[in-house]
Amino acid sequence: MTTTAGDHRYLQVARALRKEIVDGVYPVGSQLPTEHELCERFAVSRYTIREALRRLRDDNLVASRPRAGTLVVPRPSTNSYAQDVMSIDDLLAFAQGARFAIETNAMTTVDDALAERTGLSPGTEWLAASGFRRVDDDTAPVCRTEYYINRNFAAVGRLLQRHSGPIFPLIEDLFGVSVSEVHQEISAVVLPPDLAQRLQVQAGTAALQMQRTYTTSDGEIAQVTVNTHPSARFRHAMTLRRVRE
Amino acid sequence: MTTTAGDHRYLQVARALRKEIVDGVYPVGSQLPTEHELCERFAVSRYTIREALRRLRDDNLVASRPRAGTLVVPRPSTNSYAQDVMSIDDLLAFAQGARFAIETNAMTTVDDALAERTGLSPGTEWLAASGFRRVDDDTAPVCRTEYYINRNFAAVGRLLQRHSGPIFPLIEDLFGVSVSEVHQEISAVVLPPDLAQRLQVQAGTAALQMQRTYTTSDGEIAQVTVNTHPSARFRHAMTLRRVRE
DNA sequence: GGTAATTTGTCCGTATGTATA
DNA sequence: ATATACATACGGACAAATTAC
Repeated sequence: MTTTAGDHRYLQVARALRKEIVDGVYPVGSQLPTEHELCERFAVSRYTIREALRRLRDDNLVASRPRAGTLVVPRPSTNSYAQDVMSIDDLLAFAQGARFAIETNAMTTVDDALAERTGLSPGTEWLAASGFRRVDDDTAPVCRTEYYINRNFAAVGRLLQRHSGPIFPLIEDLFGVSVSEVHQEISAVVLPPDLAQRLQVQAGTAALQMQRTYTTSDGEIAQVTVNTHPSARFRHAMTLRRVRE
Repeated sequence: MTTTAGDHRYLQVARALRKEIVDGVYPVGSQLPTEHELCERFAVSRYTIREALRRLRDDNLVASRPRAGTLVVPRPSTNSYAQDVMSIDDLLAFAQGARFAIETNAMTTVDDALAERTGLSPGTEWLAASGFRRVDDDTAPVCRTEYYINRNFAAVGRLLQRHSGPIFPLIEDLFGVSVSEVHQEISAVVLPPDLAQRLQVQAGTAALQMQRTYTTSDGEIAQVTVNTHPSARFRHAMTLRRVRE
């Protein structure tokens, strides 16, 4: 008698919906029936429906928004046939060798100028640390680095001096959160005189400014980092490779 | 707003448990209290506890087994579990809207200066096309673009005028090759006076220079592109997301 | 070795919150 | 402003499996 019954109801529902989505019953962009309607159709509780939909969301088949319903999202295989193999660690590799000398390290309130630069909300408090990164103590700095760290994780501030690599693993280890997303923006700037002097380059030199925002799985911003590299000493390189599915 | 302390019980519970785990209240290998005990302790329903534990599981902090309870697992310590989901299309998205006006289009022999800039072998011949890209015919250009196309694929040169998007799909379609790898290097430059004038910005302005090399599955370089964007009009953004395996 | 207790996983019904069309 | 639909939250129940007796 258990022949028809596979596993667990919510898996059966998930399978059924998945099949209908790939069969085109619910084409990309269309709305799935509401959870209530699905409850009636499958004669199960809302818990079961939601558990099934959670599986479909985990597979990036659908996306749900309050009031907007649950809609079928385009399959990632159509036009975005490229995926890259760069890891977050590659992204940070450049920082490995250099030593970070802290100059400032204090709680700061985000003003409008900083908010504009970093995207942080004005008025919020962050641990701000800044300094210069160099490979040798005697050579010119590689870059100027600014950290803005979520106050909840400000305890890492004490470790910054001794630490040399990227610091978000520190936050992960100390607080048990995991960074699920890193957003990076790269822009070109002309160095102002004071900063040029500190970086030991001529005023008017171009610099690459790389800003990274680290977001935890809770959707909370853990850290924002701004690196300013004189153009002569830095070039950002990455390689995308197509992978078969 | 969005004060981290606030909303959603299951997030509060998750944070509390996370803290106790990293503080060593529940060391690695130990058992967490049962869900029922946690319900009593936090005075919440089992739904809330389970939702909190789900978060901890998603972060690989704990593992639950039926009947065995929930136990604290060692952190995956290795820093290699990060992969990104950016596609080549994302990389090229910016080029979609803009129109490309060709100024030069001719076979060229790579001299030492060009070899230095692009990595191409001196003495080899490439179809060189350059021009300016603008969204509107009347507005200032978005960037200056230089193409260097493998002579084997030089036939695409005739299509460049009419074509607006990225051109490597053109090469793929016409010649049946497939681009398997894209290498990108980003650097900052100060615009020389002549180029600044053509881009309608002040001399001495910073610009982002993005150079991409497209390699086919044969290991042959199909195309090299150099885009020069005045800093005010361009910012390179990308997002890395960790994907579960 | 069989049995009972325990604990997670699944499932139900219901109620309230919240964001959106 | 109102209705809608997902998100969160509560309480209760049984199943299956593992541990302890």
